[in-house]
Amino acid sequence: MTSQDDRCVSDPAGQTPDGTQARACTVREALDRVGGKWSIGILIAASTGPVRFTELERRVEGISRRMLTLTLRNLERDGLLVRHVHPTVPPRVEYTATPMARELYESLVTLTRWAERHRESISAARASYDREHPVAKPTRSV
Amino acid sequence: MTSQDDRCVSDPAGQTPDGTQARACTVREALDRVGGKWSIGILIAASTGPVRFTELERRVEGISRRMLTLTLRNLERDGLLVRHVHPTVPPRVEYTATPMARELYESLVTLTRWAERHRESISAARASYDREHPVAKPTRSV
DNA sequence: CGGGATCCGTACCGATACTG
DNA sequence: CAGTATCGGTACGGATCCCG
Repeated sequence: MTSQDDRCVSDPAGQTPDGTQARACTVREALDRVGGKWSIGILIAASTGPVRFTELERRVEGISRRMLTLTLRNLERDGLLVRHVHPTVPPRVEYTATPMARELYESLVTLTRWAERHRESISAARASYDREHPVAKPTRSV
Repeated sequence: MTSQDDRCVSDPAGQTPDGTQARACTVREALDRVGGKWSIGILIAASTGPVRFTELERRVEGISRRMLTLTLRNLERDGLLVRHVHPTVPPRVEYTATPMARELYESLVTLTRWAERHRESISAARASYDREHPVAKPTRSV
């Protein structure tokens, strides 16, 4: 199979059976597509213009080839990215964010800046929480 | 153990060993905290004011008790939510978004609206992609 | 260069049952 | 009411090897 093990966070219909919480479910959809571990980085990189596969690999840095390919394909599938293959001798593939994705890009930047601003506060909150809420290890030392 | 199986997307240090892609990594941090399946819904609900546990359960609807508790705890740990316990006979616990989380709230709404606007486009893109890219099943029919 | 396929660990998430 | 503990499924993500 091709991508049978990683079908990402695809839902069969993308609809709530009830419809009551349709809004929240939509948010989930959006974040499920974008909330992947690497989606944001790729989306941001591809929003500034056509980016090559290898370039993406360098820009995102921590990403593996596999995840890059997978995320790329999912993003393309959702119409957030366009894949352009140049029929040259060394294969040259470029990814470009669609207008739809560019709209999202603004929110992404906002999110990014928010994270940058509060990164320390979050770490601090975490540390203090962990200090006040020990794991209560039942593992008595011998 | 308490929450040993689900330590969520916590990183040991929250720092890049290199520092080169610190920005993208920060985005990941943010989305890892917020990108949970239910974080957004809870965050949104808690941003409008103090919300009780049960109320949250109803507002988010699809969430299980377990995930509600877990997400709540993680959010609280990161300093995005404040937990207030009223020492009454029937326990009354209220969660409130911190100012930091409220800043994020705006971005969340933007994301939500984006998702609502393009939900159909995404579904369409998906359908057409799947149509053009069959799974190429090697399962020959008998 | 730009992927695809496979192996495999782990994180996430849900269902259920029990508690103060 | 507001959790906590345990079981188990599955999606996610990484490493490695192979291919046009």
